[in-house]
Amino acid sequence: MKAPHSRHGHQAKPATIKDIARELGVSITTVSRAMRDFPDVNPQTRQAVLDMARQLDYQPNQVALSLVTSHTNSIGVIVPNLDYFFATAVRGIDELAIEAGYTVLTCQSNESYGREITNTQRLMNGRVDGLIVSLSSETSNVDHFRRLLQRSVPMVFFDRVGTDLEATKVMLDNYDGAVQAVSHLYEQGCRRIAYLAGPASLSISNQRKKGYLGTLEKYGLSVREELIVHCPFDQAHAYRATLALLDGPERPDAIFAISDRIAVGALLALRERGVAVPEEVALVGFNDEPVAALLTPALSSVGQPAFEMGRLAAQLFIEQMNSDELMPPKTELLKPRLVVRESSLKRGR
Amino acid sequence: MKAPHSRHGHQAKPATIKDIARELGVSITTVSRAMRDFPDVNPQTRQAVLDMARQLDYQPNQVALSLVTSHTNSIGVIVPNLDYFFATAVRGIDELAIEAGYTVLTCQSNESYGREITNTQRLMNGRVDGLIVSLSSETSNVDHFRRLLQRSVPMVFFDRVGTDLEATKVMLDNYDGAVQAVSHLYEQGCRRIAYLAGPASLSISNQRKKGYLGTLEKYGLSVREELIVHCPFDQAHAYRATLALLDGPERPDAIFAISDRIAVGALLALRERGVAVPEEVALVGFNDEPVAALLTPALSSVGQPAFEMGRLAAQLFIEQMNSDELMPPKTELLKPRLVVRESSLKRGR
DNA sequence: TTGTAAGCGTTATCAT
DNA sequence: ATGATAACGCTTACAA
Repeated sequence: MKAPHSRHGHQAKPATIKDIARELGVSITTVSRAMRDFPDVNPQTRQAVLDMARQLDYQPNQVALSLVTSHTNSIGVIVPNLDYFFATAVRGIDELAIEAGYTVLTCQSNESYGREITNTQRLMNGRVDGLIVSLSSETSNVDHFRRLLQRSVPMVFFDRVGTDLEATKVMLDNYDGAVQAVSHLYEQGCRRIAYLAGPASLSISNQRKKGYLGTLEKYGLSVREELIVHCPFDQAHAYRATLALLDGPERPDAIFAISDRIAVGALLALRERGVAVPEEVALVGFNDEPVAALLTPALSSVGQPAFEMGRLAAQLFIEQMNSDELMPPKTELLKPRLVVRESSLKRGR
Repeated sequence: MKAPHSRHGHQAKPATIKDIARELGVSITTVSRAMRDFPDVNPQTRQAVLDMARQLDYQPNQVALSLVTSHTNSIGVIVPNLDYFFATAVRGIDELAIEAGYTVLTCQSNESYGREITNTQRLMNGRVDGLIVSLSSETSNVDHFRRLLQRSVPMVFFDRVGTDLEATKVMLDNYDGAVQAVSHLYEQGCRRIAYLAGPASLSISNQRKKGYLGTLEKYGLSVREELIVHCPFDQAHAYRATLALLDGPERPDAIFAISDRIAVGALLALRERGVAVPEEVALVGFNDEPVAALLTPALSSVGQPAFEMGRLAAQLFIEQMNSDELMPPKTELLKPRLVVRESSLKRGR
């Protein structure tokens, strides 16, 4: 955590407008103006400046520029990790941001609250104009973001958003995603549907849980607490949780998993116990990652438009940047779409 | 590509040392010293400064600091994409860099030469202290990096490195990886081994090709040009290329794929044609991504230590930063390890 | 059309 | 123990 002490001592200094000015015997102002295509510079002067700039391999110093203008034309992105979903979302952010002239600087919090704070601070200490963020699974206190919001720093949260944060958000209709998954399982004849949830602190986990519970209720199925299992976002935990579920008193006939990775853990456990999928236990994941289609049986999964989500987040960010008045926070809800594959198809195969 | 014009006009200015100084009636120098725990400041003054800093929610302006010190304590990372391999490598870079006090700023070139250049410029203009880079598949001209190298900007290349670049590199022993894969296929009785290669411009593709050719020669197998297919790094192309291979005059009895994603494309084509894997055609991929173990049949794959590669790249970078003399470029070669699974096991199953 | 000077927030050098 | 001042590289009034 401590800053490096030694300096790298042999870096030839890059050319500055000062060098160009000295070389040409003009003032730095003239150089500055020529470089930026100001109308009132002598064409010959401009050309001379441009030539000299090329000759000296001049690159404008963005740091100095930022100090003057107090903005950087770059967006800080903080994501919990770079799995398929987030990598895709970041590509979406990238695409829009780059064409709008912004540079996207991505950091991973690595699902750590502490690292999320460090990233936030370092990014905001002058490097970026604002932040696009998806919360780490450890994060429950969002004061570090709230402070920035109070300063009107442009921010957009996506996917894993803070519920009690007055900010612009882009998220999936997680409730609906769960409804689609659980309704489908019900229609396939499943009556003891388990929910393999994520960490209880996460908004997405709870929203999906509500959708799960709502659907059970709709169909008059009783809620069995033993069938709702919270586990960390990794395959090994999901594997163990599923084994416990299978060995428990209340063996489910279907599992709705909060992510495909969790579903994979479950699938491995089901194979291990020799449980037929989907005949004995049907399985639905979430995210519709490419791996879903490659599993045997191919995994049904609730797809979410990760790329689109990133694009939209970037778009809202840029709108905030470009607006001269403070924009009221708004929440955009994207629609999930269940992709049915073999792992949940008991009928009509 | 043009810079945004409008400004975000309602951002309350963050406090500066000037504000603290004014508030306390001391000089900015004193504040600066107090903040940095200088020995010769009156403890009471220091305390007053610290208190005021907290009260004003003071955050040091990293931009101003950078302008003075001309370094930023940050590393720019440019990767072609954020697939499993690169995401893992970036985590490795992150881990080491963060504990050394650096911030890691990641950009994707999206396999585009132009975007790689833009990223390089923007990152360097933002004055990151140096770059850790893996080349885009489009990149054949590396002058943009050579210029930086000439200025002694600290740089480390990893995985996809420029062959004719005098720089520090971390790479896999790709030759050996191919040797392991092809030898294994030979030992399984395969004699018509195809190589599904990547873009011909990529060093890794060619190094693996050499390993492939070397192994054929070692076992006295003749080289059939029709069995060497270059295709872009995506599943769809691999799928089509494999179909062509299967329908061709020289149907292979094994396929060595340059990546797991390519192998997946091949596997899909093999399924499509009803070709038994591994009985009729054995298959080996590269990278040993998690998906490999989940396929049916499970995919044999040459594993590479992505995380370790990232860590090592960061370590070499930091060594460069900390050294006062110019360090001669060196190349670190990491060892691959073939993981044998069902897709290539014809015997002793 | 061009130049001078102030200022962005900080550190470093030299005084006091 | 504290302060004035220059400097980092650039932009932007304001002058000329």
